[in-house]
Amino acid sequence: MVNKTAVRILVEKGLKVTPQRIAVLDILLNLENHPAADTITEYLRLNYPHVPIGTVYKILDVFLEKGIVNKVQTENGIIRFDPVTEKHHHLYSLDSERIEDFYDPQLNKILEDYFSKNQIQNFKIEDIKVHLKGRFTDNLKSIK
Amino acid sequence: MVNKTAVRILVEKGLKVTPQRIAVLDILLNLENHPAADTITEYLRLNYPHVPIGTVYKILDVFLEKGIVNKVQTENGIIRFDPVTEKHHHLYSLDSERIEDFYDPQLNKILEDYFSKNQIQNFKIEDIKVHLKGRFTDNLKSIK
DNA sequence: ATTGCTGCAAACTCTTTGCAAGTTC
DNA sequence: GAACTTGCAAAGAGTTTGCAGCAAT
Repeated sequence: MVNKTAVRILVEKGLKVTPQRIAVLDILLNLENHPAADTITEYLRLNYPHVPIGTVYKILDVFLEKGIVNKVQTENGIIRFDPVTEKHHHLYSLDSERIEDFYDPQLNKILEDYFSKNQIQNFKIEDIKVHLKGRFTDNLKSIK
Repeated sequence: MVNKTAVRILVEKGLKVTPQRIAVLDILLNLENHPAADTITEYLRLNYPHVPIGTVYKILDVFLEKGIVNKVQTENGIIRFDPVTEKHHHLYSLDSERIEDFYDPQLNKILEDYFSKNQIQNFKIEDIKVHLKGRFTDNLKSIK
């Protein structure tokens, strides 16, 4: 059963609609994990047992170029991916590699106001991201 | 001429004071570049022409353990290092790999107040970092 | 003298690349 | 059929590891 949202996005971006691309985008849209390339590959192999990881990287490169995904900043040298949605921030676990989305329009407003009143010398801001580092207190297993 | 601050920090942390460690710490304290391991190695080789990069990684590992440096988050899979100083944020260039420090106690206060009033479910914040992405408007060359 | 660091080299992990065969439009 | 994507394999970049010899305490 094909993910219609994924297909629509691919068409809108003028990309050829291949089963692999649909599957990767479907994974990104549903996983909410900010997966790394090898996590995506793992999931992809449930349906396409022999996809080479190189193919996944190529798909992700195209998605990056077209603005379908963004990279998530990490400090361990492993690149992770986030489907582009509305503006949000990230919660980083100090205990694991877990990274969760954090939506907060009120905070966005406060920051925009603050920085429009307090310009930074020699720097023109285009995007503000708040990284909250701490500990999750629910019981979810750490997920990569 | 030895950097006395560097030596003091090493002694305080109970580390053996070796010329290589002094030099790496000196570079970190003076460079303000948030250098990657290979940038550090480049500078180090001005004085120690044959240091292997493996030694630099080992020194940085120890510095991380002892809290002398932190890792800087990046999105290209290259780990960069920041000597631990007072709380600050980072300006990320969208045109280059340049990353600059940004100190702003007033902003810190606003954020602390905001998040003590607005707790996040299932998450205990331990550190708040603002990442400002944009363009530098001075004439400095892009530096890694 | 003991403990721990450096230097060297090999190995490992993540990511990129080249090219032939196959797919999409 | 033209243009592009996939699959495979090899290569590249950054980082980690093991161990012998050496330096700091």
